[in-house]
Amino acid sequence: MKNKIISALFDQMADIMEILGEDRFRINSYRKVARVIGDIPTDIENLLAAGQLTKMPGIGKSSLAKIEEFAGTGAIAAHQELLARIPPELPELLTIPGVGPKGVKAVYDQLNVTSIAGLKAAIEDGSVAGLAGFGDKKAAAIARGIAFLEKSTGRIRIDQALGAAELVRGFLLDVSGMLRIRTAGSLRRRVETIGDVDMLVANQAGREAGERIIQAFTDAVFVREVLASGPTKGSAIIEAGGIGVHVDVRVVPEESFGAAAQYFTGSKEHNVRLREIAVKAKLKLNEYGLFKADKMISGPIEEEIYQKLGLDYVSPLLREDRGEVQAAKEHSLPELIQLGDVKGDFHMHTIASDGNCDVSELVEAAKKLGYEYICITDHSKSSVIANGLSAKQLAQQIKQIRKLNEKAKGITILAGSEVDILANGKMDFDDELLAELDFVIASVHSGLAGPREKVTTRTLKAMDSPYVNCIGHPTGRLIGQREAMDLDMAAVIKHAAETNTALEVNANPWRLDLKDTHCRMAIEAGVRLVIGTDAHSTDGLGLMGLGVATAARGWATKADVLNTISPAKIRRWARSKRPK
DNA sequence: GCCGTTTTCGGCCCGACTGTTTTCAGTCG
Repeated sequence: MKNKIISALFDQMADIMEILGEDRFRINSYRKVARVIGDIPTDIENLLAAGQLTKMPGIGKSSLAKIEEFAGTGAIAAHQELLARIPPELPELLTIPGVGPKGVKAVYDQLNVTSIAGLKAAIEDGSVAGLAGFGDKKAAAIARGIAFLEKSTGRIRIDQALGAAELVRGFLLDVSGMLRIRTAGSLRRRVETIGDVDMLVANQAGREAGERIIQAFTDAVFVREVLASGPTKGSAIIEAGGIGVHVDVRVVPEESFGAAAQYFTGSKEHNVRLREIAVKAKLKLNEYGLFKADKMISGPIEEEIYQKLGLDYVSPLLREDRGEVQAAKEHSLPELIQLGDVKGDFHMHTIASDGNCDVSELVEAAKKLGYEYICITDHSKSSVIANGLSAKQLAQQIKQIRKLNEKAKGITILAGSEVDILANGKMDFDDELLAELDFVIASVHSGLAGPREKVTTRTLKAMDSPYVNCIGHPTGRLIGQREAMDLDMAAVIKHAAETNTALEVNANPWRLDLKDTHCRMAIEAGVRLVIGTDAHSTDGLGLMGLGVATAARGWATKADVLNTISPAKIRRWARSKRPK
C-alpha cells in the first residue's frame, strides 16, 4: 500500500515549501492532497488504474501527474528537487511545538542550524535568543517544546482522553460562573487517537467569569505545566491516569455556545468547507456565531448553524470533510447507528479462558445494559497464552450455556467462540464442534507480521468455512503498540461480501479494528458489521459506545450492523451460510 | 495547486495567545 508513502511525500513537499516561504495557497493544496490520499482506505494504485483518482476533491492535473510518476518510478522529481534545497533533517524542526516555518528559516539562515540537536545547542549558547524577532522567552519556549517532544508519546488512546476529559469536567463543574461544559475537538468526533483534549465552557456574562474559570483550571492540582493562559483560553499539560495529557479549555458566552461547539469540534477541514459556504452566502462564521454583516443570526444552538447554512445537521462523527458537507447539502446523509440501537454484544471472554468473570456475571451486567442477548466467545486451544479452551472444554461450555439459557429471563445467551485462524487458514476446531455453536468469530492471533500475500490468503480462506460468521479484529493492530497486518483490505471485503461473512468492529480502545474508513469501505460493499467489545470483565461490556462510534464514523446505519437485530434473527443469519 | 449554480482568472477561513514589538508577526487549532 503506497498511500501512506505518497501522502507523506506531499506533506514533506508542503513542509519544505513552507520553510522556503512559497505561496501559502499552493502549500495548502499540497496538504490537502496529502490528507485526501492518507484517508483513502484502499490501494491508491488501484484507483489510479481505474481512473478514479481525478474524481477525488483536491487532486488536480499536477498532483495526478506526480502520483502517476511515483507509481511508475517510485519517486517524484519535484520532491527530490525540493529536498535538495534544504538539509535533510530541517523539516523535523517543524514538529517542535512553538516552532513554525518562519522560525526554522531564521535559525537555518542565520545560525546554520540544521537539526533538533543543533537547535538545542544554539539555545544553550544564547544565539537563538539573540536573533531578531526572538528573545529569552521565545528561546525558553522552544527549549520547552523540544523537551515536550522528547518525552511525548504523541497521540493518546481514546479511553485515556475520555478519562482526562472527565477529570477536567468534574473539576470545572464546581467553579462559579460556569454554566455549561462539553468536550469538543477530536474527542467529540471519537477519532481513534487524540492529540489534545478540547473542553468548551459557557460562562456567565462578563470577562471576569471567563478569567476566573481559566484561572481555576490552570491552578488545578492535576496541572503539570501551563502552556498558555488568557481571558478565554487556557492550555495545560495535566496528569491523568498516569500520563501527561494536553488539555485546552475555551470559555465563550452562553449565546455563542452552539457556534463554539461547532467551531471547536472541527475537524478543521470540515470547518473550512462550512466557512466557504458562509462566505458564498455573504455571511461570516466564527466561534461566536453566524453573522450577516454585524448582526448575529445564529449562535446558541449548534444545529441551527447548519440549518442557516442550508445544510442538514451533520453528526460530529462525520465531520472529517469526507463528503459529509455535500451530503448535508443534498439531504442524503445516512441515519447513523446509535448506541440505543444495539440489542447485544457479540464478543466477550469468561474466566474459562482469559476473562475474569463467569457467564452468569456477564449475563447480569448485560441485563443492566438492557441487552436482549450476549454471545460468549472464549479463545480456542491454540491461543495458549490466553488459556484457550480445548474442544472438550468448549463442548462443556456449550452445554452449560444451553442450561443457563433455559433459566435466563429476558435475555438470550448465544454460544460462540473466538476461534483461532491457524497459519494455513484452517480453523482451530473441527466442523462438527463449530456446527454446535450459534455464532463463530474467527481471529488471527499469531504471525501478524507475515507478508501481505500470506496474511491475506489466510483470512480469505477462513471466510470460506461455512461456520465462520465473522472475522474478529481483522487487522490485528494494537494502537500505539503493534502495527496492523499488511492485509489487502479490498480483497478481504470483497470476499466477505461473497461469502456472507461479517467483519468485526472491535470496540476495545486498543484496537478499534476495523477502523472507520475500513467500515465505510465494507458497508459500501454490502458487508455486515458486528460490533464486539472483546470484554474480559463486566466493565468491558461498557466499551460498546466506542465501537458504535467507530462504525458510525464509517457512515454505518442500523441496517449495516448485526447487533441491531434480534437473537432469533442472528441465529437465522448465521445458519444461512451453513450447509443445508 | 485547485476550483467554478456569479468565475477558466482570481480568489482561496478565522480568531486567540505570545512575545516581540511601538503596531504586529508567528504559531496554533
